[in-house]
Amino acid sequence: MCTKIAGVTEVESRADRKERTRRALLDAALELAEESSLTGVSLRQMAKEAGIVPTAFYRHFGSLDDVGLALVDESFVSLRAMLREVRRPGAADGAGEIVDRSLRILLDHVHRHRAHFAFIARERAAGPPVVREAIRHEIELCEHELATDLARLPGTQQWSTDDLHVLAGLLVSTVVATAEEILAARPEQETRLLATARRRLLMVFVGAFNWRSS
Amino acid sequence: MCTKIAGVTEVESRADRKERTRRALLDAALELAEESSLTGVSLRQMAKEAGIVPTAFYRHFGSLDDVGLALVDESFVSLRAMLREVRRPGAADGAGEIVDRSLRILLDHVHRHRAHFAFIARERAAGPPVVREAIRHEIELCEHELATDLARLPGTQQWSTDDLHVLAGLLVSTVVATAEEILAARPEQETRLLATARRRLLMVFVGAFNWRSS
DNA sequence: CCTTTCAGTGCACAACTGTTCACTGACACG
DNA sequence: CGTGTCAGTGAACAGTTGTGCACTGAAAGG
Repeated sequence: MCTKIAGVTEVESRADRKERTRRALLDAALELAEESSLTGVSLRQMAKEAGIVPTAFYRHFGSLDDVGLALVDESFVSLRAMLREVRRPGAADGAGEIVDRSLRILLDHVHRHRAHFAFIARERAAGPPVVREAIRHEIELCEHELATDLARLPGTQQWSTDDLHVLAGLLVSTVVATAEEILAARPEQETRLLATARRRLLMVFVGAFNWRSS
Repeated sequence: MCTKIAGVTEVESRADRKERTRRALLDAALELAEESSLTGVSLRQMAKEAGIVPTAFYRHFGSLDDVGLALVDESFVSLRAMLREVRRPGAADGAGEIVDRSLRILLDHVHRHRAHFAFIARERAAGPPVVREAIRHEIELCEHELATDLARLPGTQQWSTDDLHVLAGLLVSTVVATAEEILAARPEQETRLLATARRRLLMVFVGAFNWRSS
């Protein structure tokens, strides 16, 4: 395992090399799926794009579905990182500040991981059934996480768990819709879009604040 | 154009016959696209399913995109019919009654036109770019229609048009999410799902009622 | 009645698909 | 140094793909 060499660079170990072409395959899938969907990507296209012969694909994945699941995994890793960032500062400011900050973080992440976001947005609806199911499950998990998070917010102490889930679901579907809009929008429409999204979320919060009082 | 004959049945005119295989092609596309997406459907599969030889496809459509656009058209015809039904009784009852009635109509239509709903839900995200764009445009139209409709509701008289669009967008994205959930749900989950959807919409309306008062 | 139209046919083609199989050769370990 | 592992190769396979072309035959029009 002679990894180091006299010079500046390190010699690539066998495992490193393998990991690199695995990444190349994933990146190829991500890029090729951009038009249409994963189901529209052929093994051979992926292999060519990654710079290997078609049959070498099987050294890394058993099937196209496996590629899809791997992409779902890594997409949600970065998505969870985003959620953690949103949740960070414990103390609540005003609702407006929370919404603003969250939207800023969302926008940033969508830009930085555009390919991943586009991937889950697409494959959630189309895409191999296994992949669809995996994504549905992950989103449900996020929703659940958000619900337990909302329970810690001031003012929701005596809410039923059902109501917490209703609000969580509402927020998730709104954010998903917003993310999709950001993906579809041209840059110059972005500010306008965010302003609308901001008010949408605020309206939801107004609804939540006044819940059970009517 | 000798359409009638002595017996009970009418002789199928040339145009009728053409229309019938056109329908067969559209139905085939609708069914075959169910797994994965329209992009995953081949011209040959469609032709075989419709009972014609592959090359005869070109007598009806210039390309697969044309099929997609035709399906978008007829999907939104039935969707608009649904919206008209929701809107019918001018006088407003309570918000609860409006939501209940609307959800009942939605559920009914999703069941009766399941294939069409599934189609737009899928192709909205995946599907040929032209089709995606067409769907996006149609949904935007619905949103706009809903906004002008909301303007006539009591209590929104002095709302800005922007705010009307915010509420309309919120309602559309919620309903779209609900429709997708209905499509994905097993029948026994349906009642539970509708109860959640009901509260989601009510929460939005509570937010709308209390808008601009805080 | 004869003629035109045109939905549907059948064949051909080159390109592409997933998967098998035996292989090569550079790396890592003993 | 010798040896085994294994990422990547290359040829071959049986299917399927979109599309061009010359055709048939029944319905429609004059």
